[in-house]
Amino acid sequence: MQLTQATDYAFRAALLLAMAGEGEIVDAQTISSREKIPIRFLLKIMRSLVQAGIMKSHRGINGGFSLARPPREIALLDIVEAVEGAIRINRCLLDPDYCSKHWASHCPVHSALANIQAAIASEFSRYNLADLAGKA
Amino acid sequence: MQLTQATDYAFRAALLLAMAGEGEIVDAQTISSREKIPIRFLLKIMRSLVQAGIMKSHRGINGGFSLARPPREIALLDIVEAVEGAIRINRCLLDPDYCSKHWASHCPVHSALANIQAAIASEFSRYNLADLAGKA
DNA sequence: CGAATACTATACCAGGTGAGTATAGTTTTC
DNA sequence: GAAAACTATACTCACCTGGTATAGTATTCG
Repeated sequence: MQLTQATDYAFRAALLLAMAGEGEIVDAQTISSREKIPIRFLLKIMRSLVQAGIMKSHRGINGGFSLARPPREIALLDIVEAVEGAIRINRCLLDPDYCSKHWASHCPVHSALANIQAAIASEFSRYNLADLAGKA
Repeated sequence: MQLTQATDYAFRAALLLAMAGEGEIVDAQTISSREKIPIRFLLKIMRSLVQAGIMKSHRGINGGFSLARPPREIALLDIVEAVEGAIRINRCLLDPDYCSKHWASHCPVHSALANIQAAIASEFSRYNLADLAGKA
């Protein structure tokens, strides 16, 4: 029941970009030192965020990263999903191979978990970068 | 962001006991075969539940396990916490040693995560064994 | 052009955790 | 006192997490 370290780093990097201002470009070295994130690991994480369309990368001198959308339109859920993939509280929920009961007789535990999972995702979607940046 | 397999097994074992009726004793072998849980692993999981005061164990012939409280008073949250320990979405949240920023300047990401964590715990506490057993 | 800067891509590695097993012991009942 | 059933500790093995290394690509500036 934990987020990975990578996700935590991603939150902080995204927030830093949001604070810098929309469209503002900040290079990895700066993010790394300001947020105390190992730079190579940060670069790897940033690639997921770029591929997910949350951030844009700019190469070459004066390059770096910027948010691809206004901070208000980037929720924590988007970041979690970009880094970790879709939230699934229990592998059984979407992958019957992992269920030792193989979905026999519509297990009531699993329908409760499906509800909880949806509630959790919804909770993560309630927070966006603009709110966190204190520019509500 | 996942529960462990052990927790899933614990849910199902607890539900089986709830369905069997309050105070009813069911032995590990029966739970194991009915829920398709490896018996030695099940026994290990049951110990956490017993120690957490959720279940009672009975040794000797005709021994087994029973719920220690009425099903309605056992929430999924109790089971999660018994098996995995308290829910903490991010190790940083309670253990500053793991935070690369060491709580510098009251990070807004972490206060949001604290809220989300509380919401998740509350979500797990909304479901109890009586509801799941369909004896609402 | 070409050198410097900064991101991209793949691969690799060590340590920790998850899932499960093994062995030996204790309690209870018949 | 033997059998049933839980307890306790330790162990194993594969996968995942967190992070590093190496090599490559794009962009800008002089």
